[in-house]
Amino acid sequence: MFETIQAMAEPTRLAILKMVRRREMPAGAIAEKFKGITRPAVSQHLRVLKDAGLVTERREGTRRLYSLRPEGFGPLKSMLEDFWDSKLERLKAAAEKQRKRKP
Amino acid sequence: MFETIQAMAEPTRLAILKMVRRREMPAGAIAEKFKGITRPAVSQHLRVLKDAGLVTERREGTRRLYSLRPEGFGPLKSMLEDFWDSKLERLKAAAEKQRKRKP
DNA sequence: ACTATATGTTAGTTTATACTAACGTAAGTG
DNA sequence: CACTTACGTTAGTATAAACTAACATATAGT
Repeated sequence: MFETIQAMAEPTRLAILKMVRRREMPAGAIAEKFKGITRPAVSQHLRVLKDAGLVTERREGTRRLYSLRPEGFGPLKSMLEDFWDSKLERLKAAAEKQRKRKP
Repeated sequence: MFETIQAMAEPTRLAILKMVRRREMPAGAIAEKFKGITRPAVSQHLRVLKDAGLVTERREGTRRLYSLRPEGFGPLKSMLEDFWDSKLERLKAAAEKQRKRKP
């Protein structure tokens, strides 16, 4: 799950994830969207994302089509929900304190 | 929101977030939990987390108590839900394809 | 078989990030 | 006021991550 966070923690990679969210895209088309960044660099980022299980690769002839792999975000998502829930827990704890003060 | 991800993308910092999830903890107690990592290093990590809005600092005498700030995870959380939803969107798209094939 | 297209891989370098050591600060204690 | 406790801050260094340039591979077309 930490691998997930690390994979997302890079501007280019996060941008790629948003790009392939709806439609699958060939590596070349992804690379073209970035200026000031070479194609090999993008290719390396794609590998990181793939290794982290955040995208899938499908080969079609000479091209490789990438698309988002939502399941890959599952563990991180539930950790975040856990963090989020502590908001409610605090409210409950605060209410408890109040109740004790004025019994 | 990218700041959020970056802040989480370091093992020590992620561990800190889990530590202060339920109860607030003084900086010293947090630092003690890590071996092979100096107190100043932990202090720096705490600052990164605070700047990212993921923890809050409360001073009590000479001590500084840190606790999780769940709201800080909001934007990332919704982005992740967005990613997650694309799972359903794909299922829908696939169903649509099926429907067309056998009208 | 040869050439073009689309892409990945590797070694080496640059750049960003984390760490350490030394110092600074602010509140409490005698 | 001197001393201690509990921290934070900074400058410099070490480490990890990303980038580039050159090379490799695999498919498709002629």
